[in-house]
Amino acid sequence: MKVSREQMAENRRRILEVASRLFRDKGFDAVSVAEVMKAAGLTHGGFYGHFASKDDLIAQTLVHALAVDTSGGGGFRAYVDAYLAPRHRDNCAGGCPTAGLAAAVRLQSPAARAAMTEGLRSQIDRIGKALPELEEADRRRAAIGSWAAMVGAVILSRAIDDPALSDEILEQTREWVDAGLGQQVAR
Amino acid sequence: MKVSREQMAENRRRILEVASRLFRDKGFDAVSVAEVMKAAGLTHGGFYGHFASKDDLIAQTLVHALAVDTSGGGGFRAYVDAYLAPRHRDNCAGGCPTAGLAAAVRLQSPAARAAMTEGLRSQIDRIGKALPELEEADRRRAAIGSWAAMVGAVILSRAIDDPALSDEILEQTREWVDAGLGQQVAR
DNA sequence: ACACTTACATGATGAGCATCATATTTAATG
DNA sequence: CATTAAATATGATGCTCATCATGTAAGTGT
Repeated sequence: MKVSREQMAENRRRILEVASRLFRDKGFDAVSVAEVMKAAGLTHGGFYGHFASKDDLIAQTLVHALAVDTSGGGGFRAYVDAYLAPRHRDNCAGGCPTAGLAAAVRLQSPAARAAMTEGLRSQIDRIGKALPELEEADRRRAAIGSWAAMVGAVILSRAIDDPALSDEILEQTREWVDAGLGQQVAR
Repeated sequence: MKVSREQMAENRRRILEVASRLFRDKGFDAVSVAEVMKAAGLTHGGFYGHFASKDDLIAQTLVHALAVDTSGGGGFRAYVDAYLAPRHRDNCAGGCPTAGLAAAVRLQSPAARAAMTEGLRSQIDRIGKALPELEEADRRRAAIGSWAAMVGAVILSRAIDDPALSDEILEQTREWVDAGLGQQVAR
């Protein structure tokens, strides 16, 4: 049952989209190729017409997921507020792919790590550009330091089972990042 | 082939020790029960005499690994320096279990998450106590914020394949954390 | 010493999964 | 409209692994 060129491209896009959500939700290992295809409305057999292997799917999914700029347009502080919020912590499937997948990428193929590298580079640049009020050197340090804190805080808040401590980690990290930026930037 | 009481306790300790290293190195999923037992100098059959399941092993390993205070005695800044160093980044098997395993704990059993919760609570308390020069409220915020940044930076630095960017993430986060503490604490 | 318990070894078992082989159907092409 | 090539479906295949069943020999208490 052949489908049109555009239908196939659309199918591929849907596979990547669905894989991205499933991987963020359940991790690379716990998601089978068949599950991805089923969620995309297809059967497992056609998978190898789109991708060379599951590793290939993982790498392509990272390229796809990390290409999106999630920061919205509200300025960096608004982004930090939304990022370090219970709503984001509780939304793994729809949340930041870096927070959801970075730790697992260490164990993946070279292509996956390369995709993560480029994604991280862009993100640091984006954050730097969102802090125009800082000096060049301070800007890069603030971008990297606050991004590390944000990703770390979401990972930690998701790893534990005490909602109060989990909330506190998000909130205190939010204030800590704010203070770090506020050293040189007035609110 | 029965062994002595102490030999059995010693075997159990070695299993946990070896499992801790293997899990940090390769992740929970990529390490089989048989591999852990072999690395401990035993065969896979005896495993269920020590643990109820692989999930149980994972939970017990977390309790074991997170009970150790790795901070040494050199003060918090020395700890930060050693933590955010290429040497630590490159030593997953022997490195911080939080940086190595926290993200994966999200997908594990309730017992594993409970172990992570207690481990994180203790670590935050330890860091807070290592910052006696701060006010009570600042101390907790600094402990949580800097710990999130440290864990996040090591995770990110390990996920990417560009050594220069990886080093830079560690170094800039080190300076960012330092500056955040330095706001109120003289060096 | 002796019986008995038990920690570990050896050897299944069955499930899940990535990948492949082949069939089917229909878009693309002229 | 007929032919071809491609996209997907159906149905293996073989491997890895967690877990269990059973055997064996060395501690342990009397």
